[in-house]
Amino acid sequence: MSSNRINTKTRILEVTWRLLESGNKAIRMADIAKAAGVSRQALYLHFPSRAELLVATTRHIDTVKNVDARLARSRSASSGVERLHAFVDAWGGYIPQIHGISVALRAMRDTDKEAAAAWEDRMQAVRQGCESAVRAILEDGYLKEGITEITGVDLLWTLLSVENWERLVLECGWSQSDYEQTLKKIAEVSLMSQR
Amino acid sequence: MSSNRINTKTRILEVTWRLLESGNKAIRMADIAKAAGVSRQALYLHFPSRAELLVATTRHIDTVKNVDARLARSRSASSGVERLHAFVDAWGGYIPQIHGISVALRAMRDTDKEAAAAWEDRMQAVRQGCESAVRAILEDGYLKEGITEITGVDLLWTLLSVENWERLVLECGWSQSDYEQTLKKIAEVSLMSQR
DNA sequence: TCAATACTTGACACTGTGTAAAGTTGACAT
DNA sequence: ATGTCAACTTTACACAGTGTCAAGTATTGA
Repeated sequence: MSSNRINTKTRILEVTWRLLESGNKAIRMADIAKAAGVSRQALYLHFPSRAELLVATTRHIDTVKNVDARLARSRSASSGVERLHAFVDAWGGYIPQIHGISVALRAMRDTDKEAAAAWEDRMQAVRQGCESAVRAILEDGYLKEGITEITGVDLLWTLLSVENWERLVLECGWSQSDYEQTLKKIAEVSLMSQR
Repeated sequence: MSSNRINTKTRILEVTWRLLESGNKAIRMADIAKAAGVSRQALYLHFPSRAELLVATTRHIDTVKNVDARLARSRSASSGVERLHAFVDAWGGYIPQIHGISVALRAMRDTDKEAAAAWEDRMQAVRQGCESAVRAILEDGYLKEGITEITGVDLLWTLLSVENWERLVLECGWSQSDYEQTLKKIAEVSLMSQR
């Protein structure tokens, strides 16, 4: 029956997710297999390589957590500031959930094209959100002098990087709400002219 | 003669530096050996492991480029803003020079304790510089309300991360001076109360 | 001429990824 | 009941890269 196969595949994805989120960096194929209760070789029956398993896990998380809906919601805000805030909330709040897989994916970037492309794709989606927020600010006429639409997007995109979240929350010990609040403020004072 | 040994050792360090700075991520021990004109095994006569070779390379670059002097200079500035600007110039201007080795070191962090410690050490030095700048601003009475000395340091330290430099300069294509100017401004509006 | 230094050469252990081939098990169709 | 197919398991092995080991060589200086 094919539902068996589907179950195993999903189980592998869930287990991969769990292991990556556990904080242990060096997760091997053998670890995933063991945790999923299958042989190491069985992983290769479902996923052609470690990189593609990670990419599939990313997609799986996105489906379960419904990123698209999260990010789309921020686009419904009317004013520029609101849109900015909504986007920081949406993306900033999503980072903790995908942090484990993001570490693994970034670590493979150098050696694997698939992984690099998957991460790039992801980052471009975030950039889109940044673009939409900056454009809204521009249309409101509040974009700071000396900042173009593009440099504004570059800046916001950089501020909202996973790496910055890691620094502040994991390394400096900030709470998630401190992170979100402060980033909103910095984004504001960096991008918007103060009335 | 021991100068032969020193020459070879230095040559290995220089070559490692050069290769890492070349942009190619996956530099192997064999590549370094070949480029230095020695056997792969000879590397292990001078450095116990790949990680320690990288760490030694970092120290070598620091000596040649004289980081300490660079960073120390920023401490001589009198006012808080000047100190902030001087530090952004000093560290921000140093990043491009150590970018290659920083990539290699960060990539080894997950698997190697030595590499992790070396990078950590490096980052703590940068943090010291941030601390000194933030404290000067605080003493001038210009630290923004809602920002403590510690959160200010966390923030500046995060803004000045190598990762943010990579994003803006390498990925977004900013010039080095755009980077420095913009970061100074963002640091200012984020940390200092506007008169 | 002896010994030490700074190497080279070649072989090999180890880890982790990925491939290959043959065997096992259970469900379902005839 | 029998056969067949899908979803596995088991075993073995190729390959890359790091790191170890032992034996050999070439230069130098006492």
